[in-house]
Formats: sequence, structure tokens, C-alpha cells
Amino acid sequence: MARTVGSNGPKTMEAIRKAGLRLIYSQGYEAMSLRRLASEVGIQAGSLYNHITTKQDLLFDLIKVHMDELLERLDQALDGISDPEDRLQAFIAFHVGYHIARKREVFICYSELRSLESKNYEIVVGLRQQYERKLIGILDDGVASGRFTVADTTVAAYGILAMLTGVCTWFKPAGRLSKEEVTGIYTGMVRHGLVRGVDQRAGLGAPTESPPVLQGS
Amino acid sequence: MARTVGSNGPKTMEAIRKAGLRLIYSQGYEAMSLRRLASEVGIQAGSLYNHITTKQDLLFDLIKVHMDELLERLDQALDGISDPEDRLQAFIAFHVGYHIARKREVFICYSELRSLESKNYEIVVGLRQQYERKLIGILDDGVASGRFTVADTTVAAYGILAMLTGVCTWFKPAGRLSKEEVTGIYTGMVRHGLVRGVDQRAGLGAPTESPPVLQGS
DNA sequence: TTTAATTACGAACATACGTTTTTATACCAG
DNA sequence: CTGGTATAAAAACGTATGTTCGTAATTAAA
Repeated sequence: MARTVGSNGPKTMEAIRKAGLRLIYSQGYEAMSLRRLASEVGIQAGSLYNHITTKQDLLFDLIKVHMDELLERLDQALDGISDPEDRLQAFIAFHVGYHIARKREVFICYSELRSLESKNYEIVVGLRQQYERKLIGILDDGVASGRFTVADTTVAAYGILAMLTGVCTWFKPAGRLSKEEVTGIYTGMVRHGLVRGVDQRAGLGAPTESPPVLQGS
Repeated sequence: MARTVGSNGPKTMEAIRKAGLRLIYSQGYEAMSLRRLASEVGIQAGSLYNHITTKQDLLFDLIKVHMDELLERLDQALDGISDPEDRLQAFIAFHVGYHIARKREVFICYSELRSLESKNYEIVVGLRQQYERKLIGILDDGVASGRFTVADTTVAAYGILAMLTGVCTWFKPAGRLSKEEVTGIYTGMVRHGLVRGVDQRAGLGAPTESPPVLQGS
């Protein structure tokens, strides 16, 4: 009926974030009750408020921390690379790798945007735009230097992001393809088309040997 | 305190479906209360139950009806077309057009899957797989007849679907690009790459004249 | 050792939820 | 006109929700 042995602030907060992430991912923010969250952490519902201010703040914190890290890691991944083609390649590899590694965080960032209060929503949308503009910038640089031909850099960027992000809805670590294979396939699709006509094969490496087997969803 | 003048079953049901679609789209299924829904329809919460059986059934019905129509319209759009390239082109045009026209229904079908009870969930996932397999089939046909080169038809199909579906998150009817322009750009990206190197321009039409202007989200 | 800050419990609060029931009116078929 | 059915209101039910509060026990600092 009081503070328990071994209770520890930072440790509990970490457990709340972890359980919250899992529950929001699987049930959605609205459907996750704080009593359920507390029980997964091993405390009572009221005790959550020693660590969070409101349920909404927990959601925002989870999303915000993730977006900040996403942007920071992207900068690291692109650091020192100046050639547009190399930067595009690095962007794709980073994006696919990150989205496979953090599929739950990524999913929440997309699916729970509408559960954010408007002030929080604006902040997150701003961060997402920053990320999008990195890719658009790469494409614009490539076009400006004559290295790329892009019908519309904005549409292309949105298309690339949507295509790559989709990976975290179907990728299975134990599945048919490794992370590296997936990255390679996606890079090829971005650069040479998702579907190539026979007249455009010149200059490409041999088609991969993987047969077009349908893997279960 | 009883039946009101002009009340009419089918008309009310239609209003419920319409308001429900809008509310679920903007707030999410869990966040939409039946009292709010009823008030938008202009009736009391309890009166909803003259038309629906449960809240869950309303969601399932909205999704199911949409999936059925999606599949039917796709069949119509592909009817009579046999060449794989033409079928792919028709698929892209259909998918983009439909997703622009029905963005709310489409969004719900993706974002509210997890709010479906397991039996309903299985049904909807089955329908979605039917749709995915249509595209995979087109790609397989093209590969079999030597018309396409595809690194991995399953991954390519998922990539195409994700890319195209993304259109309904940013497309604005009054925006810079028309539906036809968007369809054209996406078709080009599927066939020739989202980003082409300069060595691959031969045989393509002139790049579009649209400057890479960033449009607001 | 004393003191203050942490941390959790347990109970409670006000409110909101999906749903059911009862009742009364409007519509429609005979 | 009459009788049955369709439709809605109104009130209520039981439960669940996010959050607050007072209290007690643990830990860390003095």
C-alpha cells in the first residue's frame, strides 16, 4: 500500500514507454486503456501519473522522440556523401533499414497522427516535412547537376517514401528476403522502374535469381 | 417523444453510413462515439439501433462494401484487356483514380483494420489479398511472356501498391496537378524508375514541363 | 540519524461509453 | 377508418474511462 521495494523512477518510465509502444501499436492509442498499460508495467493506474502528465503526452512523447531520432540518424547516414546518386542510395538504404528495425515506432507515427492534439500534431507534421525535404533536396540536386531525370521531384519523393515505408507492413525478419536483398530490390526499382519493359534492360546487372514466389502476408 | 414526421428507414441508414464514414475518417473508429454519430444524423443514440446491430458491424459493413466495390470495379477496368503492358497501365490508372475519388473509404480500409474483430478482420484481409493478387498476376504474366523484367514480382507489387496508395494522403483536387497528370507521372515511375540516371533517357518521351515545385502538404 | 523527496497503493470522482428497454407517434396496407 | 409495423425519443443500465487524492513505505540526502 505504498512505495514498493526496488521501485525506481527511470526504470518504471522506461517500462511505461516500452509497454505503451507495444500496446498502441497493436491496439491503437484510443483503444489502449491506462489500466491495461499499468498492469503490463506491473503498477496501478494511478501510479502512472508519477511518471507521465497525461495519456496524450505519453503518445506525443513517443512520437516526438522517434521523429527526432529519425532525423538525426538520417543526417548521420548522409554525412560526408556529396554525390546525388550516392546520397539517394544512402537515403534508400537508411530508410529501409530504419523502418525495418523500428516498425512499431514508424507505424505509430503514421497511424496515430490524428490522435494528437492540434498543437502536437503541427509539431510532428513539421518534423515529417523536414524529413521529406531531405529527400526532395537530394532529387533536386541530382536534377540540377544533370544526373537525374525526374518528372516531378515532389511526386517522386512522395512515391519513394510511400513505397519504402510500405516495407514495414510486410517485411518479416525470418522471411524469404534479407534486409539487404530488400534494400537492393528497392534501390533498383527506384532507379530503373518497378517494372521494366524488355527494351530497357541494357546496362543493368543480371536480374536477380529469386523466383517470384508469393509469400504469405 | 416518438417517431418524427418524415422519418424514413433507408434514408436514415444512408445518413448513418455517410456520417460514420466521415467521422471514422477524421477521428478514428474508437474515438467516434455513437452519441456524436447520432447527433450528426439528427437522431438520438438509441435510435441508431433501429438501423445498425452494433458499432462494430457498422465499421465492418462500411469496409466490406467498399472492398467488394473495389474488386468489382477493378474487374470492369481490366475487362477485355489482355496485353500485360496495357493491363498494368489500366491497373495503375484505375487504382490512382479510385483512390483519389474514394480517399476516405480507402483510408479507413487501411487504418481501421486493427479495430475489426478477428472474424471480420480475416474476411477483409482475404479480400485485400484478392486485390493484390490481381496485380501480381499481371506482373507474372508480363514476366512469363518476356514483356517485363521484374526483380521480384511480389515485392514489386507491394511497392507499386504502396506508392500508388500514397496518392490519397497528399492529392488535392484543386492542387497543382490533375488526376490525369498524376496518373501519367506514376505510370512513368513504375515503368522507367522513380529517378532515372542520364544514361537511361533514350526511348522516353520528353520530360514533363512541370518544374519541381514543392506543394504544401 | 534525521529529513525530504520518490514512488506506489487503493479508493474515489466525474464523466463517457455502447447498448437495451419502454413508450409514443407516424406511416402504410387492408 | 382500422390495425400493424416502422421509427424515434427518453431514460436507464452496467461498465469503463482518464485522472486525482490521501496515505504509506522506500530511498537518498543532510
